[in-house]
Amino acid sequence: MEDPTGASTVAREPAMTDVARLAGVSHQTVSRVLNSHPNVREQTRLRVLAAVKELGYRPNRAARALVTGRSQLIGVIAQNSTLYGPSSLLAAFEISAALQGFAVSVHRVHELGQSSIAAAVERHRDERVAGIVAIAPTASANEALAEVPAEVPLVTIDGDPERNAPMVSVDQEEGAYQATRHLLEAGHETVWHVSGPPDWFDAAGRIRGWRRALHEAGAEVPPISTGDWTAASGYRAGQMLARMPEVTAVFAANDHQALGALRAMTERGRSVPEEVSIVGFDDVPEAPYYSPPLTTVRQDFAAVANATLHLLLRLMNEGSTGDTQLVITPELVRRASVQSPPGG
Amino acid sequence: MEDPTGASTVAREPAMTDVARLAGVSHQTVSRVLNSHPNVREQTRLRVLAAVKELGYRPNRAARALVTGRSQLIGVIAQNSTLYGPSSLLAAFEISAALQGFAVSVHRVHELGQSSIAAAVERHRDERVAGIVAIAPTASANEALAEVPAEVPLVTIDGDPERNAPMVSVDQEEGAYQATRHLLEAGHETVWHVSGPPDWFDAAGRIRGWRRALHEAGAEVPPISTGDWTAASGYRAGQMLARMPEVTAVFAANDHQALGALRAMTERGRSVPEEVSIVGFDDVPEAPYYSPPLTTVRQDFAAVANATLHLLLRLMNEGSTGDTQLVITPELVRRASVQSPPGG
DNA sequence: CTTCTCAGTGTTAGCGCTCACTTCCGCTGC
DNA sequence: GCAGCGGAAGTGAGCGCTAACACTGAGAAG
Repeated sequence: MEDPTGASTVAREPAMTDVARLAGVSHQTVSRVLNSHPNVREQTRLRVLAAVKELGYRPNRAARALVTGRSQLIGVIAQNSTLYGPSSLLAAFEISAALQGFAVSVHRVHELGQSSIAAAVERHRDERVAGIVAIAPTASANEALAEVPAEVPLVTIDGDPERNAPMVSVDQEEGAYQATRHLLEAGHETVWHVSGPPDWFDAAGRIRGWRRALHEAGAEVPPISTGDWTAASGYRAGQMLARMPEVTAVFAANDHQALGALRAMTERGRSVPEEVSIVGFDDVPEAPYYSPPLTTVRQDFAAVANATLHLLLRLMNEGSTGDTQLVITPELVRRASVQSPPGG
Repeated sequence: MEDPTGASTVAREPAMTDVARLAGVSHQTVSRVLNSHPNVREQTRLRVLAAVKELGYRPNRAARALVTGRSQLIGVIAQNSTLYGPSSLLAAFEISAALQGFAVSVHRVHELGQSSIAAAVERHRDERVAGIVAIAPTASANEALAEVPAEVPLVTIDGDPERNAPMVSVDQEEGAYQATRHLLEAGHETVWHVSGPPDWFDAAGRIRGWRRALHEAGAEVPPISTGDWTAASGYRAGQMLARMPEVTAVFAANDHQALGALRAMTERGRSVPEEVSIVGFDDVPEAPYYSPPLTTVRQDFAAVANATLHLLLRLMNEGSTGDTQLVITPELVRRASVQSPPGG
């Protein structure tokens, strides 16, 4: 087929100079318009924008990144899991970032070990991301994160509260405190805990909150059953707890563990909530439909994501010092899995 | 502080010319080494690699993308949800892509409408991604996807089987068929269905499979209860089904709906599996811990992700024609939620 | 001994942008 | 009247890389 325009037959994407030619200005003026610089006459601005539209021009990000040395890319490091918390957080963050015009590149790590985190950081730096967000709330990740050079803007979510680095966290301790208080106030003598993996900071925080509530109430602090966030681990813990008649209240460190514990209780004929009360953490969408509907603690992931993004942007722009630790408070959601103890 | 090297005080990232100088070659030779071109002497190659290592050199992707016109970025369009299927798929795809050296940029859309999908495609094209993957398994998304210019490599996951476009799907029909057969073989006269949203292709496929199994067995085809994938909708459907004594077997289009239905049955005193059998779809990690443990259908997301990536790569490299529809077969997982009907 | 070949390497020209600088011009102020 | 100013543009260089081409020298072919 002939080229009706008689021009070059190569279909090249329009570049800034093409826009400039069509608008009758220099490429520099086009650049000024697209970057909203001042000192462009309104009439000129409109002419340029019309030309942009007519040609279907898209600025070439690679060229811009090359000359400015900055990309509009944020790297996220997340664990390869479908754990409710991390994956909700990730989705929320992607939305926040898109709203601010940032693309998000995610690297999944299989385990949150030092070497894999370090490798993920390296890959992100190879991509020349403008900043990195680590959803890697474990002690093992912490070491690798601490070694990231200071010139890389990095925000950690739910990391080590002791580490004085830019971080956004949910107040796990407060959430666990509320959950435990709730059980104690229902009349239980004490509350047993099925914790998350010990090297997760949120698991540790939830243990602290649980313990604080027990201490405050002068209640005995029973031994902890340690889980790994899965329903399977909650089930195993539940099988133990179900055998002990003195167990009337259980606080599980997340909803899936609570579900497993629930299942174990049911299997051993200990009815929930009549004989045993259970509280979870997360408020997964299915929690209202467990048997019984689960009382739990809800975290506001969108708020965490937003706070993270804005902290990261500040870091990227100012290399900032100042207030770099933000805490979001969770909220207790009451359903049917808590009751007064039998004869309580 | 003085600069002990006496060189420039500006800490610039090393560029290819720096590596070249240190290795005593031209920058072009460095480029050849890094891109594994032939015709480089082994000795030279090693010298260059040593220099790369010594300087901690990272190739500048922006510069490379600028000159080649190709990025190493794949754009993914996904729904803003924590639905098990889509989010597992996404995670699996990110891993596959990383293994092949591709970064993944995700755009979440709030709803899978035509305009939002089109907007997401535009944003990805602005980013100049090398290809796009759409996890957008609804009819509404379909229209927008069909309008994407042919020069953009695009692979759809679980899209419209009728549309002759590059696509990877799970054989939903087969999975549903197996689930329904399983219930019929247990002795149930017929199987009721709680479907997914009608505009999802996987929901439609599962309906087809269910119907085919019933037809084959000469069973009556009862009316469908329509859900929206949530446990809440399964619960609502379950409340209806629980009132009907003739209902002894339910096939829910996903595990969360099955959970909701389970809950409704339990609440109305219809025990599962003694009075009513239930099968789900997805095999979420919690499914073994529902009460009772749920019989369901498992999809191999990693296989889907891999197939998608390789199809996309072929499209990107060859602009390929040929076989562009791939189907992955799911598998029935038997647990405790299915039994013979009372008196069956 | 010349010519050709070809592996191995260097040279040069951009890719499409932004930055720093320059130019132009109309307006103010003395 | 003219220097001075500042808004509104344009010009040229160069970011770091790859593609195309040019060059070199050693061995093969004549």
